[in-house]
Amino acid sequence: MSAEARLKRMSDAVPTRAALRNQLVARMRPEDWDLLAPHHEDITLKERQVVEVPGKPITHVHFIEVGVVSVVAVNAEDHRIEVGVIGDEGMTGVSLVMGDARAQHSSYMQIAGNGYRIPAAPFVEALKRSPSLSALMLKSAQAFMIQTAHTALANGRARLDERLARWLLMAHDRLDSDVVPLTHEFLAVMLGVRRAGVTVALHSFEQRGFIAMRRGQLTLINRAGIEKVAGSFYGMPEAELKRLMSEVA
Amino acid sequence: MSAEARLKRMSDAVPTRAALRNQLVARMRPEDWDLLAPHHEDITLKERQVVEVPGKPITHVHFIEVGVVSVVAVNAEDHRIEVGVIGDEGMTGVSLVMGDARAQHSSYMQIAGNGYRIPAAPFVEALKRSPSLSALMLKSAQAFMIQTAHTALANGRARLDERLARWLLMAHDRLDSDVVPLTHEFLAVMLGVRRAGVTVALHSFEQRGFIAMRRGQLTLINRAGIEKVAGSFYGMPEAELKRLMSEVA
DNA sequence: TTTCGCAGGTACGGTTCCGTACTGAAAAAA
DNA sequence: TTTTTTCAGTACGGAACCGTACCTGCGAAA
Repeated sequence: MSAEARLKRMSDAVPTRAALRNQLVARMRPEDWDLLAPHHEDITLKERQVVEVPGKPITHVHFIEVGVVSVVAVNAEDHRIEVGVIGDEGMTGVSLVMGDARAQHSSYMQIAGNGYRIPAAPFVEALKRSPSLSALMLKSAQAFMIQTAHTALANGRARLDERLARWLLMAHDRLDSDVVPLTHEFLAVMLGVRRAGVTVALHSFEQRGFIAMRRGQLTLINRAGIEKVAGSFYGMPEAELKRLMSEVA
Repeated sequence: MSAEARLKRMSDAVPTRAALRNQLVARMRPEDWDLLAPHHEDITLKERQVVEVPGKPITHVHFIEVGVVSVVAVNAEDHRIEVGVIGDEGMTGVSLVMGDARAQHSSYMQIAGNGYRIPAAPFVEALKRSPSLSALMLKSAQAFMIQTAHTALANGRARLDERLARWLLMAHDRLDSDVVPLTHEFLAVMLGVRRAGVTVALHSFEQRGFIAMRRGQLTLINRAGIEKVAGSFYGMPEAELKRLMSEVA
């Protein structure tokens, strides 16, 4: 979809469901979208923009069109690690679907983009009114749970380069270009490793012709190469998401 | 609760809800339990007994009274790691609550115990019929998600001894004694580390007087000591579970 | 009582990754 | 343009943990 077409969409007061890129909304029944659309608000999501703060009430759910949200678990001693990413396949505020009004994790835009948001109250109200909407949201939540489980698996058993490859692939899936506008520092924070470790791993990717690097951004050149590095640490959650979403139709 | 009292419960055809140790059932509205009780079946759960197989349909949900279920994520290359444990605070088959009929992970009894199970069909039917039951099950699922997220955090950032301490505490929470009947080998499998690494770490715990070891089992002697080792890697999911369950009442 | 399998204690070289830190270069601010 | 900040490249000793392996001894089976 062209940038012009997306811009046009954004300016509509109530966008046509079918014109939206977000896969959750695209899979929604028209009547379910009608419950949400009146409350929707288009938003630009800047990098590092905070979406949810742990322990605080969730004010809105965000449907992402372009961009990547990092969901980061934090504990009492401020140890933190990314437990999942969200892009055009999902939404933020999964806790609301589970009947929890508070955010568990720290969520923020890792890669800038855009989307739309719905205030928590009408979203919860719509869930109550529509079983089919609930069912869809639950499947989305299930997909995110699976992603988190595989993050735990990768964190426990994969090497730095494998985890980095996995992350790049998940980000690439959620972007409309091959450019990942991130510093090594932020990649390191998400993976919970040293910045220098990321630099070395990326260097190896570059030497093998998988990526090109510039200050503050990297470009995927050979996705298949990255996939080979990630091995089986990438793919399962993505396949499961596909399965779950196809069950809805 | 005495062993005699538990034995009596087990022999009832339809147990009194209030007499059950499982916290989910205990928090259930009487009328919700009435939906499930006719289908319930008391079961003894032997160690290593398989409860769910990844990719296969979920046949029953299991409410645990005593014992510990290991939920283990597996990927295509057979890398595996435990992503959560379930005991008397929860149930197996969370995927069913999310509208997914298939098990994602490998689940089996890590520490033998007992409980009761409900076939998938009547369980799903009861969920459909009772919003209050759904709400409770969703909160339980949310609690498990939180646990998985913190497992991801621990896997990524904690040392072996910290993760081991965390695991022992989580198991202890779910047992009615201080004895953890497990070999180092199984602890190693769950944590995704070497057996020898577990042995060394446990040895250090023993020397500090935190545990006593025998062949195939260990006994917690100084829980506070173990808690100190685990630090902030233990506690958040447990506190959140408490909060979520208190919201139901 | 003897046998034998499995749990666990221990060791060692090797790999991965950390903590720390210094430097040059690119981009942003002045 | 000049200054300042941020990002990336690199290095080095060290800690954590791995893969592998060997051996002892407990405890269950014969």
